[in-house]
Amino acid sequence: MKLREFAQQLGLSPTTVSRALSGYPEVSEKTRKRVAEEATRLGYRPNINAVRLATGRAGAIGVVMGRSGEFHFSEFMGGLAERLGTEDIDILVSPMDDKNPTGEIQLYSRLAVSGRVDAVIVHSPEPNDERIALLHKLGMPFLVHGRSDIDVPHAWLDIDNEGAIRRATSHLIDLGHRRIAMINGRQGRTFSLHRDKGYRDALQARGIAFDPRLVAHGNFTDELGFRFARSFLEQTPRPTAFVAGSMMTALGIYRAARSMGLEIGREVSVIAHDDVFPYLTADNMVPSLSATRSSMRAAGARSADLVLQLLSGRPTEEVHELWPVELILRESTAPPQGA
Amino acid sequence: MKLREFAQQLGLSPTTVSRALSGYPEVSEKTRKRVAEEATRLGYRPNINAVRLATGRAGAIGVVMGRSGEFHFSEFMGGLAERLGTEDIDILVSPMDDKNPTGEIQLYSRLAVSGRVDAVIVHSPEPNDERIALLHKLGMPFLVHGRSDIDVPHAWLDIDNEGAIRRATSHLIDLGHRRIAMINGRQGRTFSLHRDKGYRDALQARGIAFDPRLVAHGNFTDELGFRFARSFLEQTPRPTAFVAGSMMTALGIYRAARSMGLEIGREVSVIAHDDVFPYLTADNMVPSLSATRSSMRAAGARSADLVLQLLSGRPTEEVHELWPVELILRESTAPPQGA
DNA sequence: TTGAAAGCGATACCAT
DNA sequence: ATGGTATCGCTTTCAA
Repeated sequence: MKLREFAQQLGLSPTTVSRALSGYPEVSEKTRKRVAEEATRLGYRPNINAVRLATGRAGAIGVVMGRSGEFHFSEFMGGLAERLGTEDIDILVSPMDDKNPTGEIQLYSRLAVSGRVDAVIVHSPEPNDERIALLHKLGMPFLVHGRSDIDVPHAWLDIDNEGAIRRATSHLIDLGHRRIAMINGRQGRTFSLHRDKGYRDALQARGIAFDPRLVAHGNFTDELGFRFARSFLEQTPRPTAFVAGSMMTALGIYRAARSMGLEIGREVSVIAHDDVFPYLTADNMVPSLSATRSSMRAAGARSADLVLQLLSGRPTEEVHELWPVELILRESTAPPQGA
Repeated sequence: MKLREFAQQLGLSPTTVSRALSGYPEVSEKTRKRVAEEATRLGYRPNINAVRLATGRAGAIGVVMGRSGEFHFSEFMGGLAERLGTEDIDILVSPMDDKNPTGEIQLYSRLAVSGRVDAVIVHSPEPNDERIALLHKLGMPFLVHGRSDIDVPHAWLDIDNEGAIRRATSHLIDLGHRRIAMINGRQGRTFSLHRDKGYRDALQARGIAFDPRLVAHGNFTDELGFRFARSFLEQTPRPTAFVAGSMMTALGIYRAARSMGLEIGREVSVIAHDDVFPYLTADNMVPSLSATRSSMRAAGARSADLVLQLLSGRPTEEVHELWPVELILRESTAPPQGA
């Protein structure tokens, strides 16, 4: 059913009906109520594409999904969707070919120019991120999940990666650890750099020399956690503690230690960063895993809020949010043996 | 830039330009080429919402995401996006409130009636699935990822869950296991029922009595894997083997066995279903995990194809695809002790 | 092979 | 508080 027919059935003009449904103030309460009721009864729904064309708003926000199967993606999306579900705003997922970074830039242009989204969320930014420059140039509102050093104003929501890892590392040092390995995220991402910094600062504050042979970078997979941990543990002297970038990395470290007959929480300490997943919890691991923790789902939900604010005119410069990260100590951390 | 302006710059009518860009046959090759080149040069892109309104097509397909943080969701989405990226079709993600099933039905109606998507993908169907009935009634094209017994024609793509679990169970029986526990997916989903059937049939074929105390249902989480495995392993006599519904479940079972001092691959055998994740691989577990395997990402990609076929008129009854599942034996399966 | 003009189904300005 | 109508930017029929 279209607006015209619906309006006719009510004996009203399309204009009034449209206004009633969109919550404009100049419609009488009585009319509004009747329109709303009849709309439900007769099943009238505005054609979304006509609305979009007429208003120039897409009623959707875009998220670009990397191919490298990040497992936190669905949690972030879940939060986003949860919050946006109450608004009448769609989430558009576009694929991005990690292997072809040029393609990504084209993708963002397409998203922006074609008018299918009102705003975009950018993930895993780099210090000098082309995407941010592009979106700014195109005048497309966007929120960065993470941060960038780029000299372009951008709204962002990030967790305090630096502080989290600094605290985690400091805690290990407090326990007496001196050889602390770090398995970080992909080289070049801002969050990896921040974590590197937190790690180095903690060491430096206690006069511990930074040893590049104890630091690795890569995707957050169980496999890399295992391989890096193995190779670190084969060094002499071996590290007595690990700082891990993700839950999956931690799984790999646990396996590596176990495969070498080392007991986690006694011979090897581990602190990982936990994005909080319903299907894999630090508390349930054996031994339970000490972790820096911040909910990815909450970040998704809050991102939705911030994008909405951006769209309703809140200035970019005001939209900066840095979340503190909890440090939760469990059984996987203890003083090094002999300490 | 709008079509009108662009056409003017070329000295052509909007009509011709539109036809040229949309690949209509009646445009001269020369004109088409020129239009295409200029479009790139001047950066002209049709306003997607005007196209949608004019054609009545949404240029998007909808996916409803459950809240319960399924970790395979992003893999499926990845496959979908990968395949749809080359078409000019968007993916719309809508949140669904698991706790409020009525809401889901409303959600599907909204999706269908508002015209924001041309088709929908339905996940984790039940034998008698309301959503399928609804979409059929509304005349909205849809693909079911999984199957349903409902008496309504529906296109589907599914893996052979029954066969996979039958083979897995049979293999364990062949090895000499008699007390085989099964940690299955959520009660009531078709795939869980199929897996139940595969399990029971395998037992029955070998004259082994079905013991309901060895079967559990629930979400695919590490935690449930652990808890169910613990409670099973505390029985006397305890099961000597497990069939697990997911990788996360398997992680939980590994932990449970380990926490009780039982060695996987010797005292306890495990076969899990593996949807193939980049961040957690059966081969890398210790001991490496025997698994029935089928790529979720491939299913996503193929789903995109099938939806496209549906949209280009292929009859629903023809779109049924049942994928065989590999059984890959690794170190987590062995004859029971003393056998 | 090309073009003119009538939709597509809403919104929002201008009247009343 | 309500209504008439131009408008959003493209597609598509019909005519040339």
